[in-house]
Amino acid sequence: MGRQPCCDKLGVKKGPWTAEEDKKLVTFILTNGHCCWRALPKLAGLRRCGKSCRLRWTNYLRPDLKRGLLNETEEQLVIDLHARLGNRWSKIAAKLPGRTDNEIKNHWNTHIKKKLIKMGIDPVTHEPLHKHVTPPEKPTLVDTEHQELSKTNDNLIITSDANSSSTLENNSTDEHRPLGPASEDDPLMMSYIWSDEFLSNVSWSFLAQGEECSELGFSSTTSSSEDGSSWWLDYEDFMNEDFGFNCLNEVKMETLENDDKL
DNA sequence: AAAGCTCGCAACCGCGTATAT
DNA sequence: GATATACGCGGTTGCGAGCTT
Repeated sequence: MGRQPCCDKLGVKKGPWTAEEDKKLVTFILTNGHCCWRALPKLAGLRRCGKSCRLRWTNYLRPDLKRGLLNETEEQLVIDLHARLGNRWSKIAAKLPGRTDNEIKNHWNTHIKKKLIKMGIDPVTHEPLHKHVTPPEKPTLVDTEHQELSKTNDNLIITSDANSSSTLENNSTDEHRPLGPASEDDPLMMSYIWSDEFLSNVSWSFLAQGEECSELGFSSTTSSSEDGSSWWLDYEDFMNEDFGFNCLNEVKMETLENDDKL
């Protein structure tokens, strides 16, 4: 016989996650890690499929996620990597610390694709489109940039890995502090998750190994203070007691490993 | 002010691959 | 080795927010 089923479909909840569910998931993962997604929902007291939990964690709750739109450098990197890798979003995401494959995929489909088409570049092949494509009436700043880009080569410049990573670091400034859709599920909780207060509370000591906090897009300099969202304060305890710390390290290590593999 | 439209994002679905039995 | 299932990835969809008329 093979493995046991992922989840019994009966009684499994779907749709948007509530603040309560987020809380349960984060608390559980920080306490126990996420060795087995199948068993996680049951153990964490969630009526969700393990798959759904994994998605929610990797795309939204992971503490090392950046928030907000991709900046120009990141966007350019995505374009370069897409030219090389195609729609392998996870590989592309591995090159952009704090960004998820889903986020990059969405950004590609909603922003970059349109930009490239407007520039007369086929977003699939990265080759120039046919000449009948009408140029934009009023070239914008972005258009100008991209025209410059397409002038330099018809097939887009492939940035070297070394350059990519260095430019990324240089662009990880305060503008990438996690903005977060704080108001979406539970304004109180989400705003706290992404607040300086929370970020300092959780003792991001896993960054100490030569990592700059800014690389992940948040500040660790502010002091902690009291707050009603007491469960988040548990983060600190988890860290101190070396519980969830490992799983946070895993997240970072995964990023680095993927980086090496690519 | 309200109805309709567009856009962006979170989440789901299905498939391929890896892995446990 | 065969089989069944978990996991991860990419494509797609549905819904809410913002914009336009």
